[in-house]
Formats: sequence, C-alpha cells, structure tokens
Amino acid sequence: MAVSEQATETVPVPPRKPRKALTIGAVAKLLSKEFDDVSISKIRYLEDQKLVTPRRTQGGYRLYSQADVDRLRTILRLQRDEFLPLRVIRQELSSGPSVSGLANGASSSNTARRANLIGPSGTRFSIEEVVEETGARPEFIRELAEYGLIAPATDAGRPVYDGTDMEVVRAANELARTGVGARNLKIFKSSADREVQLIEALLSPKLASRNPQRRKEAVESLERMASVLSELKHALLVRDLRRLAKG
DNA sequence: ATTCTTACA
DNA sequence: TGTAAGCA
Repeated sequence: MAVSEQATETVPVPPRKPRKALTIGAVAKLLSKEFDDVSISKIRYLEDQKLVTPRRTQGGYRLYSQADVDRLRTILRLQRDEFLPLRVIRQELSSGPSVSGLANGASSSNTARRANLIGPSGTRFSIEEVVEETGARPEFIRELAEYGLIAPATDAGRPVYDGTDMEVVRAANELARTGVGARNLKIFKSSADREVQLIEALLSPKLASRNPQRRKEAVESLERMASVLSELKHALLVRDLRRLAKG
C-alpha cells in the first residue's frame, strides 16, 4: 500500500442540479424517448395500479418528482425487458425502496446494496429542492425536522438540507404512503442514535488519535460497522416479522 | 393550454 | 389503451 496523499477533497460543486417537478405531459414526453409506448393515459394507469403516487397541485394536477420519474423509468424497464406483470413489479418495488439505478441487465430480485456516503455531505438543498426531488409534502418535511429525524442547518432563516437529509426524507416519505407517520418514525431515530453511541464508543480511541493514519482507519471502520450493523438489523427484523406472521 | 375525472369503445 | 366530454 503506497502512501496516497489524497487530501484533495475539493469536489467543487457536483454538477447535480436538482430537477424540477414535472407535469404528466412533460413526463410523458421525457420517457417516450426511452420507451416508445408511454402515453399520458398509461402513466395515469400506473398510478391507478398504485405503482407511483405523484403529489398534486392545488388544482389537482399531477406533479412528478425526480424520484417519481426514476421509479416510472424502472417500472417501464422491468415491464419491457423482463416482462414482469405489474403486480410483481409493485411487490418488488415496495420491498426495496430505491431500486432506480439498474442500468444493466442485473438480476432484479437483488436487494440493492448501498455502501455509500457517510462522510461527504457537500451538497446543499433548499426545501423546494427536497420537495421536488423526493415528492414529499413540505409539511411532512418540517414534521420530520420537528421530530428530529432530520436536522437541517439554517441559512438566513431558511432551512438547508444535505444529501443525508434527502435520503431520510425519501425513505420516510416511502413509509408515509403506507400509513407510517413521522410521529412513529421517532422510534427509528432513537435506535439510530443508540447505534451511533455504540460505534462512537468503540472507535473513539482511533477517532481521537492525532495520527492521520489512525483516523483514516477509524473512518473506514465506521463505514464497515454501519454496513454490518445494517445487515444485522435487517436480519433481526426479518426474524421478528416471521415470528409475527406465524402468530 | 393543459390536465382532470369519468365513461365507453 | 385511447378517446370524448365537460371542468378548472
């Protein structure tokens, strides 16, 4: 292992511009470039089948967030390339949240592993951007903050969200549509807080070290532990749910 | 102008 | 899935 001095953490500003929410017509035009058989009526039909749930304007117009569009894209792809019936797609999609990044012909029955971002929280988003990106209602987002599930910074009186907040909102909103309110999600926050305490306690020696190499190791351990902990929780949850199902 | 719902082919 | 009607 060579000593790589990668202190160049200067990732300027990810050219990732938050896209605006689209009307059904815009979505149809956009998706018809990839799928020749999309139409407004088909998109509405998919909504009838509970495969997407765009939020509405006051006048009842559908507004598709970036998340909604991604979701539609994977639905259409699964239907076209894998001939999956809608009810199967619905099942598949609801069991695993964001299965949007399936560009290749990878197996669909694969729980998307995400060994990603813990450290860099560079990008900042306004509440409007979070709304457009996740499809969550603004009140719901504020509610999440009230219950401490997200802790947006404040800039000139305006809340500022980062990528992690975005993930939380996305997931919470997913749960919200199945009837789980922000109120109930507090449980998850407190359990997450305890996990943080645990990991922190285990790694504090390394994290406190003045040796950069030690701290680097600590960060790596951090991600591994978070990942492993996640798997453990999943396993325990599945076990308990099975038990519950049997009665 | 565009989308909405409902109803029907 | 697409279309027509009557609204907002």
